[in-house]
This record gives sequence, structure tokens and C-alpha cells, in this order.
Amino acid sequence: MIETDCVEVLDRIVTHTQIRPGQTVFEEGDEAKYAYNVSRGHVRLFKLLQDGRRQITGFLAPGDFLGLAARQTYAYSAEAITDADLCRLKVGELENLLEEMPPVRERLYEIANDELAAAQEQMLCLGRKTAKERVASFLISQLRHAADCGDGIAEFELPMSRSDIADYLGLTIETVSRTFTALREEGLIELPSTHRISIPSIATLEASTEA
Amino acid sequence: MIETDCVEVLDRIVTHTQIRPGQTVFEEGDEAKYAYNVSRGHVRLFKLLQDGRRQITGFLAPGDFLGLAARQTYAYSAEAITDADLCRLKVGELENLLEEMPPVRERLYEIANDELAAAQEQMLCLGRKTAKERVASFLISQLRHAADCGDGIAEFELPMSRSDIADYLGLTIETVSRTFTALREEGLIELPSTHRISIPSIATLEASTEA
DNA sequence: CGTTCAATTGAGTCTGTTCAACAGCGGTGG
DNA sequence: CCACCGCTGTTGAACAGACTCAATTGAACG
Repeated sequence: MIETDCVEVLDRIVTHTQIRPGQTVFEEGDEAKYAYNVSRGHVRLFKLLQDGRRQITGFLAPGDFLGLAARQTYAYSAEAITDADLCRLKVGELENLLEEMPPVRERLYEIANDELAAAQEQMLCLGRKTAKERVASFLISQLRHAADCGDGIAEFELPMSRSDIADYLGLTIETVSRTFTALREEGLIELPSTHRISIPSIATLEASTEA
Repeated sequence: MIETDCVEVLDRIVTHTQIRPGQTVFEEGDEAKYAYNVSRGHVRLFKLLQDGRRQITGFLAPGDFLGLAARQTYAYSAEAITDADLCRLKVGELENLLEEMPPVRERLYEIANDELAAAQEQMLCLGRKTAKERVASFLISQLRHAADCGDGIAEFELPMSRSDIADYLGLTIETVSRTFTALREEGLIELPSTHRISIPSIATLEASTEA
């Protein structure tokens, strides 16, 4: 892990910030002065249309980066979903770091490519999948993301609201809610509480993510 | 331009290939042995669901790269839309090139980030825009892409079929066709021929890409 | 225990789809 | 030269999945 190698260098140049649910990290169009890493909590990334329609382009969990795009301005807005801790780093410092440690750029390139692959998968979801398939795909990807972060069991927390899920999947709150209910009635998921999901058979749910 | 600096090095290690409309460059899941650059013609990138539903994730014009993702396998399929010439380069050779010329990696990083920004814009389109807004957005982006390639006037060629446009915008052929007709009847576009678009007022069309 | 906000459920509507027919155009061959 | 064919694109009519608007339930908190 390159991240671990850099911990000492990083500690000298990063600052830690705490934010509350709903609080803005940065907004689309802001000058991109800082890059961030999520150390605790969850963050949503999104774009807005003038009339307020919102598309969430991604959810971040601890360990994820944001603001790495290396452009003049941020291409999307970022807000905390839960209480969150962020590491903040001036992009200028990041550039210096890249000079000193070329492998870091390689790692950034990998991260960008992973995000790109995820974005393409999401395009497939938004453009060609039904409501049920979108929700199933979302749950499977959230499960995988949660599993990476530790527990291997098929029960996990959904930190975001139905509204966030809707704006991520290109649906309405009502459709998301109805689809959760339908999946529960079909026995594909269980809902111990509103923000907690249990998946009896991952393979069965996965089968309903397409075709 | 870094590309220009590298021309001599590249000439030693690339091979040129020609492909015909509809011909496959590579398929999703194939081992990613080669990276490509489009030197002539147009290419579509897409993902398929098992039942045949297709999402086109991007169109490539001369100068664009494909297969740079640096993963084990390709994340999407690529087919020629028109007759096309491609430069092909072994990914191993590309790695060597990156060792010799670090700025190239920087450039690749930029390209990946541009693609990422485009993908996020497309998510907004697919998730939250109406059919009319999607088509208008598509035409504006194609115009910009064409304008980069030379002529600054607001008339250009659409090399792809209505079916390709539909699968790019998450619509059906019929809806795309009807929307073109509607835009024409509103005076927002002109259609000198099926694959040729003229935009009397870019600002007016742009206004109908949202809200 | 009441307030508030999120989530669920219900009823009716609408945008975009599906299914079907038709038009345009280029290529082929009689 | 023109009739025929195949393919792409357009148009029409009926349908459906998701949306909108509205009411209800549920959970968290003072």
C-alpha cells in the first residue's frame, strides 16, 4: 500500500476537518484548492440542474478520495451524509508530493480508472435498467463496498436517505420505497430497519440486477 | 503537446490497422493487451446486458484514445461506426514508454479525468434529463467536439445511427427520431440530411439542455 | 406525548415505450 | 432505365413503468 508509505509525509501537510450531516465540503465550480480523503463517515457527490434536479454521481466511504480531478474547478459538489472526518491537502502540496514520489501518480491513475469504470457501470444502470434492476444493482454494490470495509456477512447499513438513493438511481423517492417493498415481499431482501439491509441470497439478488 | 514529442518513439512500436463499419476492436472482458488511438473514423464504446440491452458509454473521433484503462481486461466493447484507422500499441510497450517519459503518465491522468468528468455529465443526462434535454445536450456536445476538430460553424455530421444515439441517451430509436422532428419544428435545429445537423442559434439550443 | 421529518402507500397522470405501418434511399439486376 | 429489395428512419396508436400529488404511517426527539 502506497498510502501507508506516505503516512509520515502526509501528516506534515494535511489538516483534519470535521463536518456535520448536510454540510458542504465544496461546490461544483469552486476553485479546486484542496484534495480530501474521507477518514470517517459518508459523503455524497452530485451535480445540480438549474431547476434543482439533482444527480448523485457517487457515495464515498472511509478511505475514499475526493477532489483529485486536477482541474481548475471541481466538477461536482460534495456534502456530508453523516458526521464525517476529512483529511485535507492543498493541491499544490499534492503536486510536490507527486514529484517526490512518482508511484503516487500511478496510484492516482488507478483510482481515476476505477472511478471511470464505476461511472460506466452506472451509465448502464441509468440508461438501460428498470427500477428494480437499479435498486438491486445498488444494493449489491453497496454490499461489496461494505464487505471491503470488514464484515463478510450479507447485512449492512445504508447511511444515505431514500432521497439520496433516488437521486443516485435516477428515480423518485416513492419508486425507491415501492421497489424496496417489492424486493422484500419477493424475499430478495430483508429490512431490519429503514437503513439496514439484509440479503438472504446474494446470488439470487444478483440475478435480478439484469435480464 | 506531449503527443507530438513522442511521435518518433511511437512510430517504432505502433502498428496501424483498418476496420470497417460494425467491426469489433475488442470486447468487454477481453484481456487488455493493446491500447489504441483513432487516427481516422469514428468508434463507439458500449456495455451490454445479457438480454441484449446496450448502453453506449462514448463515441470516439480522430485523436481519441481507447483501451488505456490499465486493467486486466477491457471494461467495455469497442466497434467501428465508420471506416476507421487505428494505431495499436502493446500495453507493455506503453508501460516502458511511461518509465522513459513520465510526463506521458501525467497526460494519461488528465485524459482519464476528462473522461471521468464527461461520464459524470452523462450520468446527469441519463438520470435526470428529459428526452428533449438529452438530445439537445448530445447535439451541443457533438457540436463542440466537431468544432474542436476544425470548422467553427454550427453545422456538422453525425456519423452514428439513430440507434446508436438512442443507446447513448438511454432512449429508443423512435423517441430520438420524434425528438429530432420536434426540435426541427421548433426551429431549434435544421436537418439538411439524416446525418447532418445545422444549429441556427447555439445559445437557444443550449438553453433547452436543461430547466 | 406532541411535533417533525422521513418513509410508505395509494390513485391518477404522463412521458417515453412498444408494436406496427409507411417512407426514403442506395444498391442490384433484369 | 427502372423495378425490386433491404435497411434506416419516420410517424401513428395503444400501452406501461415510473412520476406526481396526496394521505398515512413510523421513528426520533424534545
